Amino acid sequence: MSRQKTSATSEPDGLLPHNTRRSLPIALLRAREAVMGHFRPMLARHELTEQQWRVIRILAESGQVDATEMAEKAFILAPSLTRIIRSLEERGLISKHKDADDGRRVLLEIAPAGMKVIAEVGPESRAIYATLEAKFGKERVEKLLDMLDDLATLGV
Amino acid sequence: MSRQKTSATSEPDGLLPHNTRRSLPIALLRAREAVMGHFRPMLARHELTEQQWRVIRILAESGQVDATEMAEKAFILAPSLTRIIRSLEERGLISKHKDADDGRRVLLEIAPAGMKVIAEVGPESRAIYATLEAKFGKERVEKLLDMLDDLATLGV
DNA sequence: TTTCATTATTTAACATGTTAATAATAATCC
DNA sequence: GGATTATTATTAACATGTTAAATAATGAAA
Repeated sequence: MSRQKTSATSEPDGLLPHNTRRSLPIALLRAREAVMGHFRPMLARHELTEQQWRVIRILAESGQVDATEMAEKAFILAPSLTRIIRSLEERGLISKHKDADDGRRVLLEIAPAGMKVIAEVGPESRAIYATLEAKFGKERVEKLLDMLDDLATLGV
Repeated sequence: MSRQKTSATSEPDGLLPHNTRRSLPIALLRAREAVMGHFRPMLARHELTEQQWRVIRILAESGQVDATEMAEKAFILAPSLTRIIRSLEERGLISKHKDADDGRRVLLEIAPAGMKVIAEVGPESRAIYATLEAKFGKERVEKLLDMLDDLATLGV
């Protein structure tokens, strides 16, 4: 009956996890990798990681932002963010200072060198995204974004 | 005009990257995180990372598999896989030996202790997935998987 | 105002992601 | 058959992911 299994096994199906190729976690991972594969080489030419670019970009979008807010927007865990901030500050792309009203908070701001990066990388990034969107279809991208958002907020 | 911007900026929109909240890379990341958030605590109770579980699972699905094939199926880069294999072998969950026909290749096989893990974790994993699928809708999961696969194979 | 709980960030420790380089074996070419 | 090239896996070096614990500052309660 032309079963589509990838390979034979000696175990009955009932004892096995469902097929790995049709599982959401791996499918999401693959899709994300495919998308980032288009951006990464360009970012690498500018000596930026994906996460560093997200941080700079959000500072350009939102102005001054504290670390907690940044962690939420960029979807980066606090310990990673600490390291990324240190690195970006050492490179002079962002500036960091304590909040005067709340000594626990760290406020982040983009530096002139960071704005220069935005000016250089931004157009390239948008061009890549536009190409991707055109290939996949703008409405399908919208539909996909909606579904992904639903999935992400299932429990909320 | 009720602009929906998250916060004010002094820069004109044209110079900014498009809004971070509606970008595929972050949306895929968020969705994946939300999904894995359901599995990770359970896997942690069995002292397994997500990646280790994928490797064991694929060996249970596919029997003997070489490292290259495993890297493709589990979507894990070779250097990570090397470390994961070492760890799983030290824990006795898998066995590893050189291919007699091709001395470069490493063949992987699940060990009895690994089968025990499959028997313990498999049902829990399937239960979590089933709940997720029920919440999100089986057809929508299928549609999402199709779209993700399309996205992942855009350039192919 | 001293104490206690809470919140924001950092550090620690380990696992994985990422790219480049290396070592070992196979395959190809002359 | 010997040099060259390609393939497979590992190692190296650095960045990020992940959880837990430590620090530091704030806010609330006693």
